[in-house]
Amino acid sequence: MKAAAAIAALGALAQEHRLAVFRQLVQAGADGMPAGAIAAAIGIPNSSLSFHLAQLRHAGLIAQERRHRSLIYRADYAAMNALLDYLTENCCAGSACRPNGGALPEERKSA
Amino acid sequence: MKAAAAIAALGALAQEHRLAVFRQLVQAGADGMPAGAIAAAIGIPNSSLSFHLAQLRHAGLIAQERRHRSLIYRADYAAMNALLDYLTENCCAGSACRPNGGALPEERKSA
DNA sequence: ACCATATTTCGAGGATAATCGAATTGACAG
DNA sequence: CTGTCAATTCGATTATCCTCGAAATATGGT
Repeated sequence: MKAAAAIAALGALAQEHRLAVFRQLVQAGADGMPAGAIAAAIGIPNSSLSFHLAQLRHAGLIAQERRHRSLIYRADYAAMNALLDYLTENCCAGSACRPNGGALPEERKSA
Repeated sequence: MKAAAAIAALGALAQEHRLAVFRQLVQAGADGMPAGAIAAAIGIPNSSLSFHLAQLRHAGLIAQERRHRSLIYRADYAAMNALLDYLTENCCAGSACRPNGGALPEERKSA
């Protein structure tokens, strides 16, 4: 994952409604949810939701699929995982940020 | 970690210069760096850096300490860790977001 | 073709963020 | 107390984000 993609993903998640949307989609799992159901679940107007869905989609965090009359949205777990990896590797490289995670506390990466 | 704190941290990191500053501070380790050295390292004016340092500090991601005439900045690893935990727990609850991380793929937390 | 439903795009508003030079504060030496 | 260096705050400017009603688009049923 490149820095620009990480910044886009972080920026997409750094918003109350978008974080709520993403969490909702993660909870919904592989089946995803239609836009209307998301709007109802988190309680914002359709037009506002549509704006946020576009942001999340542009950041690569969610995927869209048409199903009959509805557009189904789904969380992209791989993208989220890539972001977490980026944060542990690039932000916590070689330090004790994660006890057990991507960065090794005792053995530095290479430099 | 509460949602509001996570949003603040995500927002703080979702900016090219601030991400660069934070990475610089993580690399610097426990000794930290004075503001001037950070500005020189990432190549932005002092006044702009000061703005970004305030944002990072307000988000709880870095700490400040005076040392003689300089202000030393240090990355707060615990805060970063809390953010990562929040993302794995609340964003990927019960799903396969992380192969091995905070969320258990087969065994749900409790609910 | 027509109507109903689902969602997006448009447009205008107010709010917040980023930038950077200039002026200010804080700390120390002489 | 004066000078100097480090860093911040101020002020003005520009850009971007968020919101949401109204209008437009897409899909499917009758």
